[in-house]
Amino acid sequence: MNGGTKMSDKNERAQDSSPDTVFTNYLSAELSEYFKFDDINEWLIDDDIESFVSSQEVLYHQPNVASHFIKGEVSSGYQKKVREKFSFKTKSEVDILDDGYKWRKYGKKMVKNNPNPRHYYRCSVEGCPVKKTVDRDKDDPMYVITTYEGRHNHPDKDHLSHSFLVPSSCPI
DNA sequence: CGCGTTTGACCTGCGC
DNA sequence: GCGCAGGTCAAACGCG
Repeated sequence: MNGGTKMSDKNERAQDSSPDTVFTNYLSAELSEYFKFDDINEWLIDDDIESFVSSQEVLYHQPNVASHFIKGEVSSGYQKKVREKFSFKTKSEVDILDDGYKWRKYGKKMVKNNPNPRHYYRCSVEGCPVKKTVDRDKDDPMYVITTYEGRHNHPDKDHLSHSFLVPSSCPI
């Protein structure tokens, strides 16, 4: 797992430099594992991931809700087709967290090595290419892993989107 | 009736 | 080429 080695280096630096020690350390511990569910060798972590992460509001104002914001970028093979993915690991009892956008569920699938199903959503705004998947952490069902793919080409529906779930600097 | 969810079938990419 | 796993489609269904 070459990517894992690369990431652990970064994680150490993240731990050293992050002002938000507790949650960034948690993120560091979970990051490699999380990235396994895509091809880790395809993931390119932002060079400034540690400062990027530490600059985010990783702990939100909702009781029992703590989120970690991960930026990931995957390059899909030789076609140079780059997909952007943004992931949140959120401690929450509910699967569906209101991020201000309206989502339409289009699929559910059991995934390997996880007893919990993965849920597939796409933005219900016509023409918007954004999709997201929602998984429960297989090791800690208290946590929900939400992965966004793409960018919205329209404003959020009611300006709620960045109220608590999504950091204000999140590009989606 | 319109919209969202459910769910089995189908499609696609990838490793062997 | 085959099989597996992940992702998507679309018809049926439920709900307000």
